[in-house]
Amino acid sequence: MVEKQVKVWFLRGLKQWNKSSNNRKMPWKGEKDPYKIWLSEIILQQTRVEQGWDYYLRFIQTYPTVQSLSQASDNEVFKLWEGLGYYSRCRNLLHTARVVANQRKGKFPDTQEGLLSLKGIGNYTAAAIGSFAFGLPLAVVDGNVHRVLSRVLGIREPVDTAKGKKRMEELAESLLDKQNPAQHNQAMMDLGATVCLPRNPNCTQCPFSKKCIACTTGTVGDFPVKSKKINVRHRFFYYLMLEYRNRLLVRQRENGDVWSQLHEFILKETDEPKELEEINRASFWGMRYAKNDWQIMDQSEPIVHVLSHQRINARIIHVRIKHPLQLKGYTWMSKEQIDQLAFPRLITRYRQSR
DNA sequence: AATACGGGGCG
DNA sequence: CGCCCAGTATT
Repeated sequence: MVEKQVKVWFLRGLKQWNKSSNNRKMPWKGEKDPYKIWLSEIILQQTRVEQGWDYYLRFIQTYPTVQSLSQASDNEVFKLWEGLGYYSRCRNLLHTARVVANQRKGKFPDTQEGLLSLKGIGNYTAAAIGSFAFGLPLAVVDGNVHRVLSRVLGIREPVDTAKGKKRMEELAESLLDKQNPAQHNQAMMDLGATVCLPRNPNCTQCPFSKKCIACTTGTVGDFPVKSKKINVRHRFFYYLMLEYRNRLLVRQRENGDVWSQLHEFILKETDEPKELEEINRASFWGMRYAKNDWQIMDQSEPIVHVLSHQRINARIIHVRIKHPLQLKGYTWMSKEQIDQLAFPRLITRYRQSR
């Protein structure tokens, strides 16, 4: 995909930079244990290094081996993942840990094909584990690599299409230093993360500043090209923290929507905003309670919770009742039980503020 | 091929 | 406010 000469100066520049100027340090850098590499890679999918850092440390401290993780309960692991987002990663993490521990004697596959067969491992993660743990000649292609390659080589093809991604993978592979895939991949990502930044890149410190198409033409801001714009859905969530004798009614969310498998209180979703006065009434929640049996303990301000594809406008009210009820799908739980479970940030924030 | 999936940081 | 982040699975 790239000319021989290009590969020569590219690898020379990358190695030189990596040796002399790359001082990036991370807990998992240089790690060889496939389990720890896998764990770090899953945590870091679409997640900034600083955000995942402490989660990684807590996970390896709590679960030092894939066996220990495989034996943990779902709730315990989700609680440790709480706040990190993209919770299907957590579900897949558990699934794969159990597959590796129970069906593969604790050994991760050491081939690209084998790695890709595991839930939660795609092209990027397979290349990362393959190269870092097993020295396989696989080139990682993540957001950093998109940036570095599109800018240096002046690739105008959008990187967020199937074709564009394929192109990036071919380019990355053709530039891979097969003598040392692990070091090469790490250097590519480090360069993207510390020099070839999304905004205001430090081109003066870049080994490719004289060769980079984007840099030499003053167009670094134009790369990488992306074609899609995301549509944001607006939703209105009203939560009822129903309390009876120090217990709250809680349920676990199903798959197929945001926050799958996390827990929450009684939820009423509406198409439009509702007045506080309306949600204060038991009838809004489909319940019949007399005034003196429906004690409003607290009401949150409107909470705007912004996700990539959704803007959730929420409000939480806390009501104490004197006569209990049963609600299908919900369970009465003590506050101690609730503290063991993972909730959306929107809810944990509210509870911590009270 | 397009879309859903979190949460936080930054200009 | 919009973009981006060590992407993947599903439709």
